[in-house]
Amino acid sequence: MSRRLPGGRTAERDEAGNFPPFAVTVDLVVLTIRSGRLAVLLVERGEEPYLGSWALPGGFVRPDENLDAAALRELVEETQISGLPGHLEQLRTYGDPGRDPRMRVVSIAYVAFVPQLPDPVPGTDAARARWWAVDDLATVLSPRALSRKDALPLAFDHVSILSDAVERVAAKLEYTPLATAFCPSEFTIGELSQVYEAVWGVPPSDRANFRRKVLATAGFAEPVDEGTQRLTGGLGRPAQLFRVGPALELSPPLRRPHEARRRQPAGAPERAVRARPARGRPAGRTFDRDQPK
Amino acid sequence: MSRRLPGGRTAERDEAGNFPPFAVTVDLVVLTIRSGRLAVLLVERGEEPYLGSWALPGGFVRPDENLDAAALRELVEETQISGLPGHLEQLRTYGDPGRDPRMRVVSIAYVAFVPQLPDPVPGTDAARARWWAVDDLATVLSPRALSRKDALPLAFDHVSILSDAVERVAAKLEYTPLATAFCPSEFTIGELSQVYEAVWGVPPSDRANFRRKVLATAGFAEPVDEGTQRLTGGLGRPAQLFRVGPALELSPPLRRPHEARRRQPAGAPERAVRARPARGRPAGRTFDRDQPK
DNA sequence: GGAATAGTGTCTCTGAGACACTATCCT
DNA sequence: AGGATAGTGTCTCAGAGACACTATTCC
Repeated sequence: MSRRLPGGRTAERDEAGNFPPFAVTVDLVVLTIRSGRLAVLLVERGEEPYLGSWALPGGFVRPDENLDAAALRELVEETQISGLPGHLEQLRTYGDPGRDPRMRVVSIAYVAFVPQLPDPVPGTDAARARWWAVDDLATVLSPRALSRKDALPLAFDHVSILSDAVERVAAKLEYTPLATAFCPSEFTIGELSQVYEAVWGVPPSDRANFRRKVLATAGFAEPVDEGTQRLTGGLGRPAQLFRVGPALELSPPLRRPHEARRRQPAGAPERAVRARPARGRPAGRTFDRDQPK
Repeated sequence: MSRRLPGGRTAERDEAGNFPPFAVTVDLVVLTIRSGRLAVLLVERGEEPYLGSWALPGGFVRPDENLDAAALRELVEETQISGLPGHLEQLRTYGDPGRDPRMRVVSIAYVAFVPQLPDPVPGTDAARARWWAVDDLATVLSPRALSRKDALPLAFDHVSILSDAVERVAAKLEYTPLATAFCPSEFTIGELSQVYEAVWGVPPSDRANFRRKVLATAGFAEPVDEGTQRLTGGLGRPAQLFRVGPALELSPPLRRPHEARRRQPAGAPERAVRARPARGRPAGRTFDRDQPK
C-alpha cells in the first residue's frame, strides 16, 4: 500500500516510504480576570529544557481523541472545572522546527475564557500552576508589558502563543458577547465593563454609552427579573443584575477605543505568510489580465 | 531521558513511554475569482480512499520546514506561481481521528487568495488539478450551494475546511484590504466590487457608496497616476485604475449587506468547543463570586 | 452632606444607505 | 440616439461620543 496520505497529490515521504515522525500536542491559554487584570494560567516546568520557567499547560493528543477533546481534557485537568463554564476555541497551530529542542512538536493552541476560579489547590495535580497577570509577563503584544525589566519570560514559543491569544480575546470582545464568559452567572454592567477594561487595557469610552450599547444587542445581557445588588465594594447605588442571553454576536459591535483601530491592530499586524523577496517579476506564470505596458 | 514533551505538566504517553504517532500535513484552500465566481483549486485523487473524488491539494510537512513554508511550497507546486502574489494564511487545524481512514492525520489548513491564473497545464505536476466554482460544490456553508443535486462531494473532511475558508475570506473582506489579493496589479473599482460580489454572493449595496468607502480608507486602493482603461467588456466610460496601497485594515470596515449580519454569521455559527451537557451544577470548583441563592 | 457608583436624557458629528444626476465610452 | 458603465452630489437616518443630570447607597 502506498503512503500517499493527504488528500492532494504532492505527498512527500522519506526514502523508506514513511512519513516523518511528529509529536502532536495541545497547548492551552486559559484566561480569566483577577483583580481587574487579565490573567493567564501557567505551570512551572520541573525539567529541562526551561527547567523552572513558566509555561502554558498542555499535553499530548491521544490517539483516539479529537483535538477539541484533548484541549477540553487538559482544561479540566488544570482547572478542575467541568461542564465548561466559559468558552474554549482553537487559536492557531505552532510547529516551527526547533520550537522544542528535543524533537519536532506540532502544537495546536487553544484559548479558554473562564470566570474567576479559586487558586489551584496544592496537593492536586495543578499544584504548581498559578495565575499570572498577563501584563506582568514579557508579552510581545501588550504595550503595558513591554520594557518591563521584571517581566517573566515564558518557556518555548509560549510568548507568541500568549500574544496571539490576547489579541484574539481583545478582538472577540468587539463583536461577540464573549465578555460574559469571564463573568459569573449573574453580573452587573459595571463588572462587564471591567472585563472590557482588563482585556483592552483601557476602559470603554463612556460609561453611559457602554451601558446603552450592551443593552442594544438583544440577547447579550438579559436582566434578572427581581433584584439588584451592590457588588461594587459596598458603595453606591445597587446595580441591576444580568444573565447572559442567547446572542452570538454584537449587532452594533463594541469597538475598541480609537488608537488601536486607527493604524496597526495593536497586536500582530496580520499573520500572513511572506515569500522571500521576489527579484523582479515572478518567474512563473503571470496574470491573465495583466495589460501589456 | 523522560518523554514529558509539552510545556505543561500533564504530558501523556503510552505504556512504552512513546508519544503516539501522527502524520502532519498541510491542506491548501487556494481561492480565486473566475468569471465573476469564487473558485477553488482541487486535485483529483488517483487512489483509494476517495479514488476519483476531488480534494484540496496538500502534502506532508517535511521534518525541517515550518508550517508556513510547507504551505508555501505546496502552493507553488500546485499553481506554478512564485514570489507569492496574493495572500496566504493559516486557517485552522483539523485532526479528528478517522478523518483519514488509513491513519491518524493532523492537517493544518491554509487559505490562499490569488489573482486569476491560467488553467493548470497538462503534463505538469498539476495536470489533474482544476478550478471549481465554490457554489458548484457541496459546501455546507454557501447558501447558494445547498440542496444542489449535482453538487460535487469532496474527499475526507474537505467540505468542512472549504466552508471555513469561505467564511474566513468573506469576513476578511469586511475589515481588511485583502480583496485586492484577488485582483491583478492594476484594477478598477468595478473589478474590486466584483470580488466582493463573488465572495459575498451579493453585490455591495450601492455602487456609489462602495466607491466612496473604498476610497475613504487611505492606502487601500491608490490611483495610478495617468491612465484610464475600459475593462468592462469594452463598454461604458473608461474607469480609473488603482494599485493596492499599504493599508492593513479598512478603517471604516465594509460590512456585508444586512442579512448575514443580523442573526447568524452566515457561516459556521462560531466554532467553540462544547462540553457534553453538564447534569446539574458543575461538580468541581464553583465560582468565587457566585452569590448564595 | 459628601463620596461613590448606577442609570437617564440629549446634543452633535460621522458614517451608511438611498437615489438622482452627470460623464464618457460603445454600437 | 440608446445602452452601458464610471463618477459626483446630497438627503436622511442610525450609531458613536460627549457630557449634564438624576438616583441610591455608605460613611
